[in-house]
Amino acid sequence: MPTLPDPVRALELLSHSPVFGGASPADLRPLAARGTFRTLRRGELLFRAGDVPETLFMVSSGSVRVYRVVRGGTRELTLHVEGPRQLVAGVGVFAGSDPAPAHAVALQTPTEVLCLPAAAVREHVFGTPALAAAVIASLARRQAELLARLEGLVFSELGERLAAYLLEHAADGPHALPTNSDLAALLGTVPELVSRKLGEFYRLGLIQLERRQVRVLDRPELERLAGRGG
Amino acid sequence: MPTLPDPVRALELLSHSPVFGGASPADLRPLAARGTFRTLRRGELLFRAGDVPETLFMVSSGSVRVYRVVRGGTRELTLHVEGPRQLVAGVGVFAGSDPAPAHAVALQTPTEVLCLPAAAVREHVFGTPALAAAVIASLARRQAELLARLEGLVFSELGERLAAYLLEHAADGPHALPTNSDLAALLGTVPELVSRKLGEFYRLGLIQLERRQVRVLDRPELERLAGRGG
DNA sequence: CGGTGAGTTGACACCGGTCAAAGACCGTGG
DNA sequence: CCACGGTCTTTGACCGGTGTCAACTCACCG
Repeated sequence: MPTLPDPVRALELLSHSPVFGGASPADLRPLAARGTFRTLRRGELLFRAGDVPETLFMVSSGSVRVYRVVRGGTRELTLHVEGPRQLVAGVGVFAGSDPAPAHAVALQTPTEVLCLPAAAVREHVFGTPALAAAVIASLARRQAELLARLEGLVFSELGERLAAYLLEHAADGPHALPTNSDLAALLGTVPELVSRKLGEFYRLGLIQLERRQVRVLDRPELERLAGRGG
Repeated sequence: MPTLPDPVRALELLSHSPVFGGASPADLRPLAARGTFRTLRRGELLFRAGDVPETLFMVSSGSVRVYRVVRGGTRELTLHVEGPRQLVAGVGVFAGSDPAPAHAVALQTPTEVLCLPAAAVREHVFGTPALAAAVIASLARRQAELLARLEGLVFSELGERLAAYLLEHAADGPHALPTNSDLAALLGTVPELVSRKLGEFYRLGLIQLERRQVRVLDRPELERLAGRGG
């Protein structure tokens, strides 16, 4: 149970978030007043693809994975994983009444999210220039990320994508790998291939692997593989 | 040469566009006053990837292809083709000062675009709730399209993508195919494979091909191929 | 009539996906 | 403490789609 009332915590969260941080507390207060917190356990769904998005979420603690299910349910593609102070469902809420294009699920127990009613958010964001600017910039940036993602998935090979992942997440210090299934969903492939590639990198002496803890050994070579490969 | 002064034509164009059409003329007039028109010939570049986006474009006549060059310049991926009343460079302008992620080139002679200074657009859009709402909705929708595109490129086979293209562009009446290179850039593959697949569809009696004019013969079968293909 | 560019076609290599089997790991409950 | 079951991981064999290279045809044009 929170020690402070929701609106106070909501304001605190919003005003320290990258999207809304630039706005003044006065602008954020009415929005925070409409917010409620919700706690999820690992695996609990926040929303499903096809739902009409009626809530904007901001992660308070834990993390949320946003993903699509494709190929008749046989494959998943993780779009992004959001940590504290990040928005979830931003697109859906602002795209109008289109159904949400993705599922969202909590990755940790507990994961706490701030829920903001979509209608209130829209009304308030559109009417406040600073908020409108922040939201637009955030959407635009997200779109650029998505584009880079698309390019990687379509035009680079699995080895390049895995090398890029390792550099991003295990560059300094050891890193606990997610399951091969989760990695596969992130990299757009299947668990078997993740296993093979990891083994290959290990045999080449590029990484150290010990009980799902990975450490980069040969960073220049990994960068060569990730970067100008092909 | 236009018979009307630019601001008048600009207002006319803006107020009939899907993005800004919902706004009142009073809201649009200051924006239109800052607009200038520019005429391009086929193949002329509107901007390049890496440029800092200082202008928002709206196509007035003709069409503009937005694309990325990948794999060290050996491959192109067409992101979208925009016709009259559609925005180009929307993301770049609103994403902040990040460099543009794509190239844009005119597809026809002549192609006329309305050029709006980015700073003026931002200031005006953020300060006008109706415009902010429209822009956000437009960005969000574009992002959803991009997502669908990503999914198709990653998880469906060339045959499915080509069938989908044919259904979209040649469903009613004949359609002049672009060159195989252009089609390849659109479908995320190479000209040779486009040629093969088109030949295959022709031999199967799904389409009629005559001097680059294509006509759909067996629509149900194409829909089957494009849709729930395994 | 030669030249250029686009389109077509064949041979081939390789990556990635699938299926199946076996091994490693981790919890629970006896 | 050990046995058990489930999940995850690893590995092998195999197949099909896609990309590449090269040769050839065709249309168009000077």
